[in-house]
Amino acid sequence: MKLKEFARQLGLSPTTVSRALSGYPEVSEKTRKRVAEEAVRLGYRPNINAVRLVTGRAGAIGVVMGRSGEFQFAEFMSGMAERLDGEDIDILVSPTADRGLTDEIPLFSRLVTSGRVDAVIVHSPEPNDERIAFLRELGFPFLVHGRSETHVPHAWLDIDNEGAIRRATSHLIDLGHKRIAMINGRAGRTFSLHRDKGYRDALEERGIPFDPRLVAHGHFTDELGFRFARSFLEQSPRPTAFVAGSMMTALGIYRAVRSRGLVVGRDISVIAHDDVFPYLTADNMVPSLSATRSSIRAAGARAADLVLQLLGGRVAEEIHELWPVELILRESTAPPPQAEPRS
Amino acid sequence: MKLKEFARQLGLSPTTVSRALSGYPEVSEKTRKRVAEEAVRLGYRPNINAVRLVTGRAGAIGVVMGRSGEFQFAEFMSGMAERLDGEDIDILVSPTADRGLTDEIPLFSRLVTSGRVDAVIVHSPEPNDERIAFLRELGFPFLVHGRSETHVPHAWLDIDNEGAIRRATSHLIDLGHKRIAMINGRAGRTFSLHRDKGYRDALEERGIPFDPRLVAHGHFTDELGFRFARSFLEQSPRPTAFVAGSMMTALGIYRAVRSRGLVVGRDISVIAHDDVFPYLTADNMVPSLSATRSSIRAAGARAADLVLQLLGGRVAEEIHELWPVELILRESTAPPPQAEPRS
DNA sequence: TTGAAAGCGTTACCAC
DNA sequence: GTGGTAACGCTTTCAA
Repeated sequence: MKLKEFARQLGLSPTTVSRALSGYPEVSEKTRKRVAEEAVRLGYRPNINAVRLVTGRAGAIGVVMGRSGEFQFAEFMSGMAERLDGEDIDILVSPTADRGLTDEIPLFSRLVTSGRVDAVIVHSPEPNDERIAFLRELGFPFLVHGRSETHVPHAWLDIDNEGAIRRATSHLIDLGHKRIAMINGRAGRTFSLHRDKGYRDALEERGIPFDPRLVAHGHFTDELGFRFARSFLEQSPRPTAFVAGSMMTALGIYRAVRSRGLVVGRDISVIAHDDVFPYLTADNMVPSLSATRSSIRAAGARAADLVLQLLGGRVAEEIHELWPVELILRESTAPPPQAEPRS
Repeated sequence: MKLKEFARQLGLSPTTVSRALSGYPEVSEKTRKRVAEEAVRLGYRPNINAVRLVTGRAGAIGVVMGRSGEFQFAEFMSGMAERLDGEDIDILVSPTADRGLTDEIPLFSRLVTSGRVDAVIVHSPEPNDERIAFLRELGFPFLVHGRSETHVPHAWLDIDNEGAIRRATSHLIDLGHKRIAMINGRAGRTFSLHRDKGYRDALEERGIPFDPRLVAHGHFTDELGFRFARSFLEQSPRPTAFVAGSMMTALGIYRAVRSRGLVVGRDISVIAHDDVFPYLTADNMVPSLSATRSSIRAAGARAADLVLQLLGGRVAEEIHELWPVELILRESTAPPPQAEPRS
């Protein structure tokens, strides 16, 4: 049913009906109520594309989904969905074959200039991220999930990766570990760099020399966790502790440790970053996994919230949110064999 | 830049430009080429919302994302994105608080009647699924990922869950197992029912009595895998093999087995269904996990493809695709202790 | 408080 | 092969 037809049935003008439905103040309470009820009864709903054309609003927030199918993505989006429930704003996922960040530029370009979305979210930026410069140039609203080092002003939301990994590493040092390996995320991304820094700073603080042979970068998969851990464990002396970038990485490390006849939480300590997934919980691992923890679902919900604020007129440069990360100690971290805790 | 302005710069009418860009045959090759080049050079792109209004097409496929944040979801969507890359069709994720299937009806209603999407995908149906009846009633294009038992004609794509689990169970029986536990998916969903049937049929075929105390249903989480497995292992006699609904479930089972001092692939056999995730591979588990396997990413890509066909005019009732499932035997399945293989 | 009418930026139908 | 013009369904001035 169209507005015209609906209005005629109510004996009102399209104008009044439109105003009533959009909550304009000048419509009498009585009229508004009647219009609202009849809309439900007769099943009238404005054609979204007509509304969009005339208002210029798209009613959607865009995200670019790469081929890599990162498992954190769904959880973040689910958080967004939670916040957006009832807002009449959708999430538009732009397909891509995902070759690299530069290849995302045309995608954002298409998303933006075709008027499909009101704002976009940029994930996993690099320190000098082209996408940020591009979107800012266009004057298009966007929120960065993560951080860059660009001077281009922009809104961002991030967790304190550096602090989290610094604390995790310090804790291992407190326990007496000296050879601590780190299996980090994809090279070049700011969050990986921040974690690298947290790791190195913690070592330096305690006078433990940094050994590049104990650091690896890559996607968050159990496969890489396993392979890197295996190769680290072949070193002599071998590391006595691991810092892992993700739960999946930790799974791989657990397996690698066991496959060498060693025991996690006794021979080898493991601490990982946990984004909190409903289907994979650190507490249930055997031994339970010590972790730095921050809910990526909550981040998604907050991201949606901030985008809404951005669209409401809040200026981008004042939206900078850095979330602290919890450190949760469980059974997977312990003093190294034949060593006493230092402090 | 608007069409009108762009056309003027080219010295052409908006009509011709529009036709040239949309690939209509009556435009001269020379004109078309020039228009295409200039569009890129001057950065003209049609306003998608105006196009949508006038054509009635939305340029998007809708999916409803629940709060549960199932980990398979991202991989399926990533497959869709892969197929949709370059098609100028987006994926629209409709936020929901996800209380149950019935609650999805208003969401689909909103999606459909507001003209946001051209088609929708319905996930994890029940045998008598309201959503299917509703969408068919509306005459709206949709594809079901999974199966129902409704007589309402509709397009669907599913994997052979029943056959997969029948073969998996039969294999365990071939190895000599008699007490085989099954940790299945959410109760009430057709795929779970099909798996139940495959399991029961395999037992019945070999004259092994069905024991309801060996079957559990629930979300695919490591938590439930662990808890159910623990409780099954407390039975006496305890099961010697497990059939698991997902990789996450299998992780939980592995832990439960180990926590009892037992060894997977020796004391206890495990076989799971693997949707194939880049970040968690059955082959890397220790011991490597025997699995029924079917790529959910491929299903997503094919689903997008079928929706495109649907939109191209192919009738829904002739789109019925049932995919076979591979059975891949690895180290986690072996004869039970103190028993010889039967065949 | 309500209504008439002018757009919003395209596409598609008719002419030419 | 190209161009004028009427839709598409709504919101939003401007008038009453």
